[in-house]
Amino acid sequence: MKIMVIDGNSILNRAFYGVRLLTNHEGFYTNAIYGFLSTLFKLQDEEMPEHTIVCFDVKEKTFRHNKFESYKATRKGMPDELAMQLPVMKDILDKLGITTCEKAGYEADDLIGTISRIVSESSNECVIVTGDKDSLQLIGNGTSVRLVTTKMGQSTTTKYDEQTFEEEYGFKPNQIIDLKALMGDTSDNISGVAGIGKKIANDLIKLFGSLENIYKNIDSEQIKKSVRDKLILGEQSAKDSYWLATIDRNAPLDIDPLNLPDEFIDETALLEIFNKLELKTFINRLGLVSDNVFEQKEIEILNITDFNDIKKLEPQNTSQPIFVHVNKVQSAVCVHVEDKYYIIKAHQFTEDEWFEILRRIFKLNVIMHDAKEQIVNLMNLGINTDGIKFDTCLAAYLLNPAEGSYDLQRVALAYCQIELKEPEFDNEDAFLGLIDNEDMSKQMAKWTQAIECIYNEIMPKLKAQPELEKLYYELEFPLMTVLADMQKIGCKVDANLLREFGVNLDKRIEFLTNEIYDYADGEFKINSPKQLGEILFDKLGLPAQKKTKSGYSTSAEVLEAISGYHPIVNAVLEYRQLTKLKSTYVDGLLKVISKSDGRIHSHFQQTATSTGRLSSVDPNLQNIPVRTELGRELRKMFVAQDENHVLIDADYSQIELRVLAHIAQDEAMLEAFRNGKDIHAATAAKVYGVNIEDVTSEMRSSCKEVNFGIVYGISDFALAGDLGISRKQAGEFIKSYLETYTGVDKYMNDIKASAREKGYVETLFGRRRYLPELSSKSFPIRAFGERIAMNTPIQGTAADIIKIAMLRVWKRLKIEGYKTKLILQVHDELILEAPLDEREKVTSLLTEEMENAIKMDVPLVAEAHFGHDWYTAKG
DNA sequence: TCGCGCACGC
DNA sequence: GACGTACGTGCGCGAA
Repeated sequence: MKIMVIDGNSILNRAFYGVRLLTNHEGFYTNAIYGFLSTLFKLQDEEMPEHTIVCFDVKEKTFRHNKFESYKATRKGMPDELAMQLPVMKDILDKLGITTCEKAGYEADDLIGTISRIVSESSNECVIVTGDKDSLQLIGNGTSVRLVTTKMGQSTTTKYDEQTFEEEYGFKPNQIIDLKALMGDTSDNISGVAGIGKKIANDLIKLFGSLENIYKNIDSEQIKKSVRDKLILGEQSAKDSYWLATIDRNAPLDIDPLNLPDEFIDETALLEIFNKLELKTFINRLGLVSDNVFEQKEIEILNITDFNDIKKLEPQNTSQPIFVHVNKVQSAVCVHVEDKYYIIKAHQFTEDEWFEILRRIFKLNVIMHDAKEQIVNLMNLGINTDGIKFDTCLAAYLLNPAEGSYDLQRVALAYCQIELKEPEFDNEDAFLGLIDNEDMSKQMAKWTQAIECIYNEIMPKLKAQPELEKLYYELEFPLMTVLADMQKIGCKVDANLLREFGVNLDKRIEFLTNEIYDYADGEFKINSPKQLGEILFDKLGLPAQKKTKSGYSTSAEVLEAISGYHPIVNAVLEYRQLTKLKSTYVDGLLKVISKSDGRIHSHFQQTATSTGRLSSVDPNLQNIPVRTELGRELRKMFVAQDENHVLIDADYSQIELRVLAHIAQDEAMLEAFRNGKDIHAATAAKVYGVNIEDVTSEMRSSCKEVNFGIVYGISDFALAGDLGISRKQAGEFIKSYLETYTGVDKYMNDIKASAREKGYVETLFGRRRYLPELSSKSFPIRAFGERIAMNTPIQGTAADIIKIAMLRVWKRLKIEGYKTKLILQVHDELILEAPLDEREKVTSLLTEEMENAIKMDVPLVAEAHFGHDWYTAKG
C-alpha cells in the first residue's frame, strides 16, 4: 500500500505565493486553493497512492513553544487573503473524501513524522509532500519526500529518497537535525551555534556524523580552535536547537493511517463549491459535469456537399437565430440551425458557390463568437455581413472587462463548463482541403454548440443590467463593424521612405556602437541590461542608482542621472532611442505592410482593456512616436493613398480632465473649461495663488503633472518621483490641489466609498469594472484598487465618448455618401483619409460629431488638421 | 517558450 | 509603514 501525506500549510503557502491573486467576481480569493488542488491532483496522478492524508498546523502553541518562547517567534501570521481560503480548502478536502489530520499542540511535521513511521514500520510506502526541507529528516524505510517548489503559476517537484538525498547532501537524512542544531534556522528562529554557518556545520557533520559525537570529540585536532570555542560557548543552544529541530514521530493521532476510510467524492457539494469559487477547471477535471454533451445527447451533424442543399440552412422561422462558427483558416463553416449542425467545407465547392453559400448564411440572423476578423474577411470578399446580430465574445467582455482574454475556449469554460480542445484540424492542410474527416466536423460542431450555450447563459445576465445591455446594442456591437471596416481599409505606408529612414538610423547606430565599444574597451550586447549594467557600474565604476530584481537598473531615468560622469552614457541613451526606432518601428512596420495593397492593416482589439479602451496590434499603431523629433519623423511614412487624398487628424483637447470636471461637478474646474482657459495654467494660478498671467512655465508644468496624475488616481510617492521633489512636498502639493478643486477631492472619496460598497465602478454609460482588490487587507493591493476606482470611470468614459464619435462619424460618412474613410483611432484622436474635394466638409463633420458625442457640463473640444502625411496632419 | 527590463503611446 | 501613478504592445535578452 502507498500513502501520500501532505503538509497542508506548506503547500497552501507555496500555492498562495506562487499563483497570482485570483478571485471570484465577489472578491473572494481563490489562488491558494487553485494552486493546492493543482498540485494535489498532479501528484495523485503521478504517485497513484491508495490514500492521501493532509496534515495541518493548529493555531495554538505547540510543545516546542511551551519550552522555548522564541520558537518561530519571527514568523508573521498568514495574510488575510490566504487565511480566508484555509477553511474552504479544508471543506473541499473533506468533500473529496481526503483524510485531514491536525492536533492541538503539534505541528503538521510531527503528525507527518508519526504517520510516516507507522506506515513504513508496517512495510508500506509513504510519500511526503511538502514545500520545506524540514521533513527530509523523515526519509528512510520506504519513506520518500517530494519537495514542491513553485514558480509563478506552475509547480515543479523533486523526489528525494535515501539514495538521492545522500548523493546531494553527502550524509544520511536524519543527520539534517544535527546540521540544523549547529547552523540554526532563521525561518523557525532556531539559533544553532552562534558563528557557525552552513559551511562549517556541513564539514563537522561529515567528519563526526552527529552532534553528540562532535562534543565527545571536542578536543580533536580536526576542530580548529576558533570553531571549538564557538562550540563550547554554544553547547546548550546546540542541544536546544537539536531538540527543536527534531520532528516528534510519536505524536498522538486521531486517525489510523493503516486503516483509512475509502475516499468518497461528494460530487454535488464539490460542484457547488467550485461554481461559487469560479474554479471551473476543477469541475471539469473531476468530471462533475459531463464535458462532452455529445455523449449525453446524440446530435445531428450533417455535411453539406451539394450546393442545392444550402436551403437547409434557412430556419423555418427566419427570425430565429442561427449559430455560426468559422474555423481559423476558413476552410470550413459550421452552422447550427434548429437542432442540426451543418458542416460546409470550402474545397467541396467552386469559388462562386462557396461565396454564395457565405452570402446566404450571413444574411440570416447570425450569432457568433468574436466576429470581427471574420467580418473583415467577408468584407474583403464583398459579402454583406449585416445578418450578424450578436457576438458572445463582446457580451462576455462587457459583463466583466477585466478577464484578460475572451477566446471561445475560455468563455465556454467560464460560462458553460465546456472544455474545448485546441483544434487539431485548423491548419494549412485544412485550408487546402487536405483534411476532411469526421473528427474535424465533430470538433467544429462542438465549438458551435459552445456558442449557443454561452449565448443562453449570457443573455439573461446582460438583460439583468439594462444600462450595460444598452451599451452593448447601441455602442459596442455596432462599433465592431466600424473597426472591421477600419482594419480592412488600413493605412498607406511609404515603404521606400521608411527603408531610407532605416538606413540612416543604421549608419548612426553603427557609429554609436563603435563609440560605446571604445569607451567600454570591448564589445558586448548593448541591448542587454545585464551586460550594460556590468560595464557601466562594475567596469567603469559609475554610481549605480537603482537595482532591479536581476541586477542594476539601466533605465533612461538612471542613465540621465549619471550622464555627466562619462560620455558613454549619452551614447547609450542615443543608441537605445535609435535601435528602438529601428527594430520596433522601421523593421516592425516593414514586416506588416501588405503586399497586395501597400497598406498596413492593424487589428483593433475590442476586448483587450479593462477600462473600455481599444488596443491596436500587429502592428500597434497607437504608439507611433510623437514626443521626440526624430521619432516623430516616422509619421511622415504614414501617408494618404495619393496626391488626390489627404489625412485628416482630429484630437480631443483634455478629454479626460473635462470628463473629470463633469463627473466630479467641480465648480472651479468646470469654470476653467467653460471659459476656455488653459487648464494647466489655470490650475497653477489657483494652487499657487497668483494671477493666471503670472504663472511661470515651471508652475504650469508641475501642475500639468498633477492634473495628469489626478486622472490616474495619484499618490504623493509617484508625484514626488515625477516632479523630483520630496514625498512630503508632493503630499502638500496634492493637498493644496485638492483644496483648490474641492469637487475633485469629494469625488475621489465618494467613488472609493461607492466602489467598496458595490464592488465595482462604472462609466457614465454604465460600463462596469469589478474591483475585488478593494476588499483586500493588504495595503498595496487595496491602494492599487483605489487608484483603479478613481481612474476607470474617467478613462472609461473618455473611451465611451470617442467610441460614440467613431460610430456617428462612420455612419454619417456612409449615409451621406462620402468616399472618406475612418482609418485610425489613437484613444483621443481620430484619423480620416479623404479625397481632396471632401476635405472641408468631412473635417467639420468630424469635429462636429466628436464635440457633440455627449452633452456634458463642459464643452468638448476637438481640433482638426490635415496633410499628406500623419506628421503634417497631426498639426 | 516565457519572464523581465526597457521603451513607445495616451 | 506599506511603495504601485492608469491603460496598453513589442522588442531583445537570457534562463528554462
